[in-house]
Amino acid sequence: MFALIDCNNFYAGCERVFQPRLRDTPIVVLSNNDGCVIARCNLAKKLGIPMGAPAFEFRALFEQHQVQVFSSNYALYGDMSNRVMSLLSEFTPDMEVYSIDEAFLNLEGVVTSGHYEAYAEKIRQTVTKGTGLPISVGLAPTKALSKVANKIAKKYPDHTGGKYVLDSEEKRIKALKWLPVEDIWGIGRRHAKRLRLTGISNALEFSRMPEEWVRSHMSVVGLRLQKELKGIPCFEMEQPQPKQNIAVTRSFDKHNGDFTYVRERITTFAVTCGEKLRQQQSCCSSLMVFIQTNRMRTDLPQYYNSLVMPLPFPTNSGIELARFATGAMKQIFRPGYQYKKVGVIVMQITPEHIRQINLFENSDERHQPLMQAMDRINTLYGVTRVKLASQDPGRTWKMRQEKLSPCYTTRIPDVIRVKA
DNA sequence: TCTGGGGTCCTAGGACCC
DNA sequence: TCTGGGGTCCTAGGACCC
Repeated sequence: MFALIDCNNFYAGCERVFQPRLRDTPIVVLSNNDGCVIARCNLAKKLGIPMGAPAFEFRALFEQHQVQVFSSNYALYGDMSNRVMSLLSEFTPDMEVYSIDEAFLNLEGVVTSGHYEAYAEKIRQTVTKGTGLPISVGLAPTKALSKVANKIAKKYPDHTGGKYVLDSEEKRIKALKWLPVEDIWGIGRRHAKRLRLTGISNALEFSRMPEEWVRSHMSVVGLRLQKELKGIPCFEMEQPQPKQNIAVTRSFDKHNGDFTYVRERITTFAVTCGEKLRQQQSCCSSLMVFIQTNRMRTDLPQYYNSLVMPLPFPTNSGIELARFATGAMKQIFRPGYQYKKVGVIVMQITPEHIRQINLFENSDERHQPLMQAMDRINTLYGVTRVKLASQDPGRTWKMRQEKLSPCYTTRIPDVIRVKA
């Protein structure tokens, strides 16, 4: 038996924990630069605010219904996520953190049948009491079915009490019949549309399609999913692996055509890639830089370009990455365009301790202790205290975050004071 | 004025090898 | 007229997830 635990409207939930007076107020959380809606509480969903809604287009609606708007506060969400995962890890030795707000628990050998319902309830109460966040719990014999069970628990909280155990053939059939094809985990827009055209409208019908059709149109990925929905486990519990690609990309607050400005951004993103590489004890052997104008502004001249640069040696030094990245950027930068978004992606990632040495040119050994020292200092102070001179010396860069909530759990001055 | 950021896996086809 | 058989590696594109 697998359990899928999912926090309800996670980002909105995190904001609400520390402002309980907003319990009956619609809440939305915006993306970086306060651009789009990326999270909504149930009340906000009911108002018809779609996922990804551009904030400026919905400003009037927000005001009309007194929607509370928040800039995203990843320090808060990340810390709350750690707390949830830490509580969940007590319930099984085999847990998979699937995303910031979701985890699979393998309950094999942990709970005997007949006690599932009670165990699910205990999980739910523990997390809610420990964090203040509402969660939904779904139990089923495969991961894909536990996703379905979780959906039912979330959709009918009054009826299910936020938990659902899918443990019989009868329940499986009923649940799959209920689930529209586009809501199946692993079936996206394209496949859903195609399935609809083929006359398939729910998960039960999908699960009964000929395997040859699924195989030829949806590859082995679709086939595995189909089996999972039939109750045959194909997805295993997974343990965290080092990332194969690491990307740091941002949109600018305002578009900008200045070479120096763009170069500074690329430098800083390359340095951040280096930090992320060192965190997982990896080096990279190639990197890609891209620059892009504002695609939404079709009235302005458009330009996109990217360049993959193979590195002469594997490295995770911020200095070296910045040098190569700015070198790549210089080749694709064209004056006369207003750039809106740039990014650095590092690829061909290998473990730090296995370095292929180049005959002629190698990573500067002195960078290793230097980067270690920089990481230590920046971790200690929780912000970037030490950086390269080529990074934002005048601190010109800032993200638009007009509605940022306090870092209640990670910053001492932001901790809530409770009156005696 | 203002439209996010970060990942994974699979397949087909081309280029190459013997 | 007729042109083998069996591989690997890489990349772009498509599909999906949160």
